[in-house]
Amino acid sequence: MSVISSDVIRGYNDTMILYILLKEPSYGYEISKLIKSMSQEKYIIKETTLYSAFTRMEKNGYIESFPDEDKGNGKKRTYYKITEAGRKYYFDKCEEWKLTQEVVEKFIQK
Amino acid sequence: MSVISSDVIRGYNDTMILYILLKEPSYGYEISKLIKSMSQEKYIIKETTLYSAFTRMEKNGYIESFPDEDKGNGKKRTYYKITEAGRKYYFDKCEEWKLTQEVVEKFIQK
DNA sequence: TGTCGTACTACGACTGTCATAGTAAATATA
DNA sequence: TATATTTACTATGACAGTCGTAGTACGACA
Repeated sequence: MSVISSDVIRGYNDTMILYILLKEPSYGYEISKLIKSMSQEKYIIKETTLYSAFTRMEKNGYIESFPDEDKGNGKKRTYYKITEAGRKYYFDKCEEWKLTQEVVEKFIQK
Repeated sequence: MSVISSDVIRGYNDTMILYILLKEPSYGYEISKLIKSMSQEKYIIKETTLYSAFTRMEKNGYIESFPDEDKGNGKKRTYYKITEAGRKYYFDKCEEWKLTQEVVEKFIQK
């Protein structure tokens, strides 16, 4: 049986980002807007948190960056797409979340 | 409307500990056993995490320590009891947890 | 006598998050 | 046309909860 680590509960920003990338590649600003709207304004990811998540996840092989192609006008976005490893990581995190939630629930009063 | 911080999601060890202290005062070893059994062995708090939580929470005024009285045999336990501020903190954390859960859920696939 | 369980303390590393600050092009507003 | 705002990032370093490692010491049990 799997056991939870406490630090496990950290790093769910990665999960949110990956969820968005599951559908299609995207870039920083768009992702931050999506997280905001999807959470009904209840969660606004910090820019530094977001961009450092990109760096970390690319290093870990969960995402891959590529430049914005269609325009040569100078406005440069960096797009990210999820990798196979990233997909696996995401689904593992989903499982972990369910377990975590189950446990924490037992210590929460309604 | 309240907004979640990411780091918010950390520190639920404190919540678990306080939940136990809500009922009656207790001490490190007992609390760790309780967390283990209450979570059906799914979560085992690390000793260092537990004791540093005590230090931190006492400093913050959420708990108060007192020595084990009833025995003069040398086996010394440090008991902790929750304070009024700790009780408030606990219930605030419960609210925060519900909000957090709600948000993260939207990014989790079943 | 030695091992196991109980009940801690000390110390420092790790790492995701965050605050602060700055750059620069694109778009909207006056 | 001038200015403000939005878009789209990068850099740097601090913060703090968690964790790994190690050590102390008493009691019970075999």
